[in-house]
Amino acid sequence: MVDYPKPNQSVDVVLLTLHQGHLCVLLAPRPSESDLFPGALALPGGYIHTDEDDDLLATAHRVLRGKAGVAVPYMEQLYTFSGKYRDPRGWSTSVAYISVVPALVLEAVHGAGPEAPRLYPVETVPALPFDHNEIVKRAVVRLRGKSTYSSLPTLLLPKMFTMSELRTVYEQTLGLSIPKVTFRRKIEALGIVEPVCGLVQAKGASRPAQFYRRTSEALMEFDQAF
Amino acid sequence: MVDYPKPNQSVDVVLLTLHQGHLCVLLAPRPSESDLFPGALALPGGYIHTDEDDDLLATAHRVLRGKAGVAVPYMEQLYTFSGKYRDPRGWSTSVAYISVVPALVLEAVHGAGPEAPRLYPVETVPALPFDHNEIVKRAVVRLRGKSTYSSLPTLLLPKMFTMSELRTVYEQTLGLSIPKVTFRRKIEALGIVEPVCGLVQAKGASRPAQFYRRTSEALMEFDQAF
DNA sequence: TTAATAGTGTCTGTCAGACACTATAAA
DNA sequence: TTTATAGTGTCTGACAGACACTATTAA
Repeated sequence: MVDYPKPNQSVDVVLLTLHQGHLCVLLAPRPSESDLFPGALALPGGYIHTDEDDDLLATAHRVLRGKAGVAVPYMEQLYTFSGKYRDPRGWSTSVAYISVVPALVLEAVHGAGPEAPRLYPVETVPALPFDHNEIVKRAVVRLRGKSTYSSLPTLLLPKMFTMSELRTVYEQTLGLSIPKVTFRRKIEALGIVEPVCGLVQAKGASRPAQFYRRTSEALMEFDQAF
Repeated sequence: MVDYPKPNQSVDVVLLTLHQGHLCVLLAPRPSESDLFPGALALPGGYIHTDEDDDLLATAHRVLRGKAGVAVPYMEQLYTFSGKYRDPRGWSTSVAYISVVPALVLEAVHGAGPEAPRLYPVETVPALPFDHNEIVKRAVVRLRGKSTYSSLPTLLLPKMFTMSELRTVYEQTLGLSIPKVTFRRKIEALGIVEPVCGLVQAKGASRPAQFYRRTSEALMEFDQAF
């Protein structure tokens, strides 16, 4: 029986958020002391710290805290990428995680010097090292897919939002337009949001909109498509 | 910067099939020369062979060929299990794959000595080492979930089958009863199967049923639930 | 009063599901 | 002719989506 060398094993995080009306992904320059692609834009990632991480989910959270300084409420395993050739250093695996957060959480991060992580619209992500472009693509597909049958898109919004904002987010992530009335009825039937008593958003010269909030912090799944 | 030890990294395969009307999983006794749980029933699994495996999917196929002697057409990544405590030897990850095959492929395997792999109904899987029970559970959830919006359950059937058999499989994997007419109309609208001209199944004292086959070997996804 | 967006009442076409029917074989 | 299962025609209720309406604020 041959003793095979262990492949390198890393964790990469795809953090998705809304920024200026676009779905964006967080990219950070690789550390300048890195042995491969130093300074190049890439997904925040890192190795497992067997002493402090209880599992890969913990690794993902720690990596994101370290590279972007953000603690996120929602993190989900996306896929494990693997192969002989995805990393020039040899056989490797990367367990990718996806996080979906409202824009506000990152306001502090964005625009803090050239070394800081920044947001890039998913439609125009630059060329990334390894198979990171493929990872981003799969993350977006996952978000779009889950949007048809879950409350995942609500995580892109802040604590309170209007029905219009909610509809816009669903339309953006799904890439289709949903009739106003249909959307409202569906959302009300599903019960994924509840009105915040008495609070409304007055925006410009128009009737103010009712504020809503998620009924549950947890992800909710339903089975009919929009 | 500390240099962390690499966790152990294995691949486990959950092979699901129909056997005597029940959804079953393939379990094999661990090799008697194993350093941990020798002889215990477990999911077929193994380590990455960096010289022969191009990626983890290849590892999964090789493992299944080696442990059960079967080459399967359908294999899909399920989830990556990880943690400090899932393996008593220390920090480890296991990338689980799921395979869905018709019963016939395994007829040869089943019942060939005490060392051979065998099929166990998913409802009554014995206690397994590591977190293998959890892995099996997640595999079944995945199959059930995908059944609501894909042609995955057709992979549990042989090349040819009747509409009734197809409906029974969907009912079994989904755990609900689907009205005969509704099911037929849906399936015909989706176009995931086509009638095999002239061929019918005569079974007992009743009208023979039209044979159908998959229109495509690939998995087909649709968006309405049953 | 106008502009602009929020939210509602009502109709219509589509489709899931119920039900009752016809079809086709063996015994 | 009976039994058993395959497969079809038709009705009904639920609901998605269209459309036109009312509501509520600032300018």
